[in-house]
Amino acid sequence: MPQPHAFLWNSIIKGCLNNNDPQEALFMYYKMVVAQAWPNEFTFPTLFKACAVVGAVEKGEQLHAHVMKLGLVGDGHVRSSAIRMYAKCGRVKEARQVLDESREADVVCWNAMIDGYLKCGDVEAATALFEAKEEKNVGSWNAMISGYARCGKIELAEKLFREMPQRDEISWSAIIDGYIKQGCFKEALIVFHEMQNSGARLRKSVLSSVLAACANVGALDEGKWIHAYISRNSIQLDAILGTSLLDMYAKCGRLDMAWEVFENMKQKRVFSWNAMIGGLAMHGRAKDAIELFLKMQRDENLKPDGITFVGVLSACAHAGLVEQGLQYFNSMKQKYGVEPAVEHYGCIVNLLGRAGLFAEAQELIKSMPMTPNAAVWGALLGACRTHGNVELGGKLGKLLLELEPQNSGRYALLSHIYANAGRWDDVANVRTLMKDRNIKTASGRSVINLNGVTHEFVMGDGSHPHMKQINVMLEEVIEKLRLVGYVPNTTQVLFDIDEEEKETRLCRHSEKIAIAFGLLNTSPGTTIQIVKNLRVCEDCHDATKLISRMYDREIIVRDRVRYHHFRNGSCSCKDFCYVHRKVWQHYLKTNCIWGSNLKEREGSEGSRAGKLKEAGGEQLVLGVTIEPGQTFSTDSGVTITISEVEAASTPLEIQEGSDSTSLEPFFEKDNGDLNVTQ
DNA sequence: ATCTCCAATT
Repeated sequence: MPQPHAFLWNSIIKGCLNNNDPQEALFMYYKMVVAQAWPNEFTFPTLFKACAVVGAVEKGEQLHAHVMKLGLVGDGHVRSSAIRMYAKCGRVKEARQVLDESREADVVCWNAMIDGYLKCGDVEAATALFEAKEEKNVGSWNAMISGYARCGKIELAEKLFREMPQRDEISWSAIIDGYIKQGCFKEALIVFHEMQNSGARLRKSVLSSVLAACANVGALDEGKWIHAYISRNSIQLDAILGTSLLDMYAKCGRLDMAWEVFENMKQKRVFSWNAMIGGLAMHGRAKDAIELFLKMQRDENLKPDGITFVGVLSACAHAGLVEQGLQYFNSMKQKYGVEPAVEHYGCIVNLLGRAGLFAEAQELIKSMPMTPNAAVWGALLGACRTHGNVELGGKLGKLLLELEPQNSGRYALLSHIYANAGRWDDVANVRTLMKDRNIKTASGRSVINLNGVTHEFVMGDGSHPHMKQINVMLEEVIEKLRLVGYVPNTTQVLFDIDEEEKETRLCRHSEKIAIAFGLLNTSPGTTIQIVKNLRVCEDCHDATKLISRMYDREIIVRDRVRYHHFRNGSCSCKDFCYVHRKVWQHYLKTNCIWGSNLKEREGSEGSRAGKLKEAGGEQLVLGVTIEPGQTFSTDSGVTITISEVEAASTPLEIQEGSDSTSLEPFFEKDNGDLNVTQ
């Protein structure tokens, strides 16, 4: 058009923003000025919004100057959007100046300012403003509720939510999402039910929030209900809602459904691919994750971002693909122009650590351009536990207990390392430190959903109404397992108590109780699904493998980091988390002894690694010898060399087993339901 | 005919 009017410019600017291209929107304004069209009060709100999205304060300031020159400072829309722009860029002072610029300011401007204070963490200023202003609308309350929740003041948010004169959809959304952001998923779901009863319409935004809550607690039934609600009401699956949905399915163990949603999504954005890649990674399907990562570039011409690489690298870490992981890590910057951030380094440290490559991991940490955070050191500490590296573990533990004195998980990990090495004095020291600092250990909790009801079991807590029955069942299960040679693996018990007592404690682990409960209350052959807050201990992992075969059940356990699919005696994680064990299993398998069936009677002190050392060169029962220098390769590709064998001391007694555990990779032959390459 | 505050995903 020869002379487009302001209206048309405004429309095209808005169009750019709606298509997720704020930079282009701002560039359009430049063209508009060059074309000598006069911007009006409709032009600036959109532009300020664009600046707020990309954090372009300087451009925002220039626009602000134009607003003043054009005499548009008095317009409410212009001012509120300018306030938001400044506040979102962290410039509260300037935001406040805009508010005070003229005597009269409408409610929307005040709300923007309240929200601005809260976004910058200034709870006092926001509260003062909220209380000083007599004229309030729903938006004022909503801004306070979401802001309080964001700043961790969830009780205050709840109080306002209960007291406010009237609520709209945003009020419900704000409180529900507030709970979720604070990790209170149960409360979020309760309020969501209340919202449904109130007759409020369920919009996309609240549905995505609730799906996130479902994903976190593993509430598959609730998530399915929302999926059905979406279909029933013909709600369009946009990129955000679709991503929330597929993420929920992936995190609730239903990769098949996640994939179906993903494939049928009309609009996919980078974060949708990220969610699917991350889901595959979590389930240990590294090959599929990598295939999808290539597909997004090949078919959609999408550029992977930092989060995509978190997915790809963690997929490699879960599957032990050391070389590929390193290769993708190196290509990030070179090929994709994505600067590795601290979390990417964390992934690689995890990857190297699990493979036992301590020198390489430490070398990498040294080369980091940023200060390594607790997560990076934590990844290395985890590796020390897996490989029984007490020396480094002790040093790192000390560092981490200073860096994150409130993180109970670190104390637990360090105790494990010491306990495995039989250093009970050090275990006691860690315990004392926890006591002094008033740190509570997180108890193991497992959740199982039956017919829409959530049952939670906490370690050592017998408060479930059917506890007696469950205990009987659990004893029966353990007895059956013992008949095929199961022996409790007490190496991860953190107390220096006698073996029998250790075994009793293992039987109180929440996942065992939840599985027994599941066996009692579901029909034969159905899948049992459990969500656990911590990692699964080695003994529970072994026991569950056996249960899956003995009872012919598929058992899916989600732990704090990943999924375990147990079927017919093996697990989809290929025992990667338990390298020690793996060495033994592999070793024993090659020598015709069943791995889960070993029992050490002599030299009960020390870890399996320690025993491996002790046993070096000695004749074992059944006539097998471990030679120093001998290497073992695990199924997950880790090579372990018995080069550190120090002394030949106590011989180990190993009972012969009646059967053999299948060590076949779980998914490689069972890959039909998810054909990424097609 | 257009524009503002408060709510969503990896």
